[in-house]
Amino acid sequence: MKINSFLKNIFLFSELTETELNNVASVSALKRVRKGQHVFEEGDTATSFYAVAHGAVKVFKINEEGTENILHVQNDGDLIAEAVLFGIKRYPANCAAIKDSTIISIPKEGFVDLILRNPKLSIKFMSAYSRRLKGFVDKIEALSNSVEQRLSVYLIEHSVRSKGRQVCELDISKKDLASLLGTSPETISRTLNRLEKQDKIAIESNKRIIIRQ
Amino acid sequence: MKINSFLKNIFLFSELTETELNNVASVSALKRVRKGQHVFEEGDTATSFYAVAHGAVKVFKINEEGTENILHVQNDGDLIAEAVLFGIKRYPANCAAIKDSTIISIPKEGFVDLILRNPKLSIKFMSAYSRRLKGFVDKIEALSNSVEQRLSVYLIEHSVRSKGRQVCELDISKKDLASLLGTSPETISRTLNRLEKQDKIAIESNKRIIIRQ
DNA sequence: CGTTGCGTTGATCTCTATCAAAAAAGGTGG
DNA sequence: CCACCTTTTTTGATAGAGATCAACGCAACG
Repeated sequence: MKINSFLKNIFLFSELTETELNNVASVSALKRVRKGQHVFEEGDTATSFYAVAHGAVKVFKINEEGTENILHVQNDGDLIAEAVLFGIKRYPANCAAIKDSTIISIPKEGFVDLILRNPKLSIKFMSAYSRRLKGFVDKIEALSNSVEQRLSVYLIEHSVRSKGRQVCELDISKKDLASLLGTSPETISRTLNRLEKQDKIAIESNKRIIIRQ
Repeated sequence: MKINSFLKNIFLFSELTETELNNVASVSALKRVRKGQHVFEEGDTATSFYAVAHGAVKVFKINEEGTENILHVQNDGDLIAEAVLFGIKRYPANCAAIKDSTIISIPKEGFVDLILRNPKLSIKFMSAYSRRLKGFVDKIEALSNSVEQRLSVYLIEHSVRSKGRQVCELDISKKDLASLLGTSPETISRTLNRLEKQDKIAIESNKRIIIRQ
């Protein structure tokens, strides 16, 4: 079974026995989603939660004016909409792929029982929750800072040291980046230029930014 | 034991047997905090989590400029800092009473074991988490709306029908309300006046607002 | 190549923060 | 209950960050 190998890489399931893993795998489904394609939409009846096997998805809301607001981006191994297990009847937000991705859909049916039989699983769930919660707290706090600060933090947190330089490869579109940081594409563009003028960054290409010192 | 009666009113503990309740109670402590007094501060070593027995507390961050940013307000029966149970070593935010309150402090020591022995407890924890998470999602989304909209939502959500009128009793200071809604007291004041001019509300007194139709 | 969506640039506008100061409300002690 | 002090709230004036609108260049793609 192919799903099994994916499941093993997901932190949540690392405590399960082979048999349990098989049980989960037998009811789960691998799903390929192309960039831009939706996984679920706000208000849909929630029967499954998901895990990202490979790729990246955005979880977002759309307000009355039609503006998209990205809550978070989930990458390899991350869970999506696990709140489904705890009473939520409809998805509270939208989810769509921002790269071609492979995701695993796991029906909630029967999963609560699995948790009840595997208390350690619940601890894992909760630590995943804690992290998510922490992320949201940081995000709420960040929203009181300026766009320049939020963008700087994003660039630094998504950069890696390479050949003595601190490099940030932008793996999401600037439109999505704007939405994630709660601003507009225009402001992102202008702020990047400003940061470059201040010699804080160097824009090497559209998708690659060097962070100075 | 006085703590026992408080514990029973907390959703989280409603599934425990009398013995377990006693066990929790025996290591817990009732704590009275006066309005304004701190429960814990960001960065403090986290050894306990809390439940509000009676009163209200605010959980907040303070940014570099010293501005206070309220994440959420917790009332009777709500948990505080339960993330302590799942690996967090230091409190990630501050907590202070906004009314004279009684809170229960529960040492994390031994509590994880209790969860492992009571899987249902973990489900309760997780549903509490879900709610918190949902609250944060709403808050992040709301921050992209105008202050007028955020304030309107707050007023409506905190109002009750009474004698044929929809009444909102403000039980927190406008300063705190401003911080909770991510704005300034001045803007709250002005926005309330604007809403009244638009006949959307009637300001009956400093602490009581009538919502029109 | 035309089309379509993304990114940049320019110009403008408005919401909201901020500063300052007065007014109102709460507490406290006599 | 009053006088006094502190904190909160309101009001006014001002400035600035960032949204929005519009237009254009650009790359991807059928």
